Amino acid sequence: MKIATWNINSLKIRLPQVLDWLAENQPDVLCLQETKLQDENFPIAAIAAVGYQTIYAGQKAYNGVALLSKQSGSEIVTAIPGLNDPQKRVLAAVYNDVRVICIYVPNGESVESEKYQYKLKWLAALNSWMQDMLSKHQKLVLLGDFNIAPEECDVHNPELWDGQVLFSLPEREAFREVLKLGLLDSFRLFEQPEKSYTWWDYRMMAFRRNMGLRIDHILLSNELAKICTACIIDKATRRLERPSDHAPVMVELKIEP
DNA sequence: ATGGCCTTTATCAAAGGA
Repeated sequence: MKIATWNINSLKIRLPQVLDWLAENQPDVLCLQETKLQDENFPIAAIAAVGYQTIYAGQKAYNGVALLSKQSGSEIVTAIPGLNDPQKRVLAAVYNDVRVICIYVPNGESVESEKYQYKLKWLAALNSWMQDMLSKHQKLVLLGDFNIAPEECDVHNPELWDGQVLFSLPEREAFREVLKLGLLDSFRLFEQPEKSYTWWDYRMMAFRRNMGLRIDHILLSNELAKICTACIIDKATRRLERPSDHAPVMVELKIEP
């Protein structure tokens, strides 16, 4: 079973790339963030034509998440319980007995910003929710755009990013608190190339210079970590015409889909 | 190095992203 995440920064622009990527990689579930589409505009038919079902939670212009899958999902959840958040940043469903939770964590703008406080509050609510979810699901995947680079090795220039949003200590601590609930960073279960990132700024020729951050993650419950055979970042998408600024991340689990 | 890009919208300027 293959499960992937990709912040596509507008599904309208990136739909052909998503269709190609599905055909090429054949994930069982692909989680998308920043679809930036209202539900009535979701391209269900084009995605169905390549063999995928869809669940989506969108809004106009901003945010928006979706789950594309070969089999249909059940037990759909579209918000963090108890967090009164009008922004569409969460979508969860169960596939093949695996609880899949797709998230788009708020960016936070800057550590002085009100949006940063919203980010921390959002992460605290996520933590409570995950505590509850982990008590109910042995097989659980929490994945998406976390907008947090957890460790120094996840940042091209830790001195430059020190204290900045995406790498500030409070948000990294919030990330660690989620791991402490009983989740593992699938990417670090395996030997990986040095300077592996999932996001590169559109400016400054950041991709060509590999000035990136690893902010998109796939976290696995212990039971799934034990049967995880690979976690890869597909950098190739960042070289396409009009790329998303994020690359997809995918895990392979030893479960028959 | 401190800004350069990309996407969206009650568009041709501003906001948001990261």
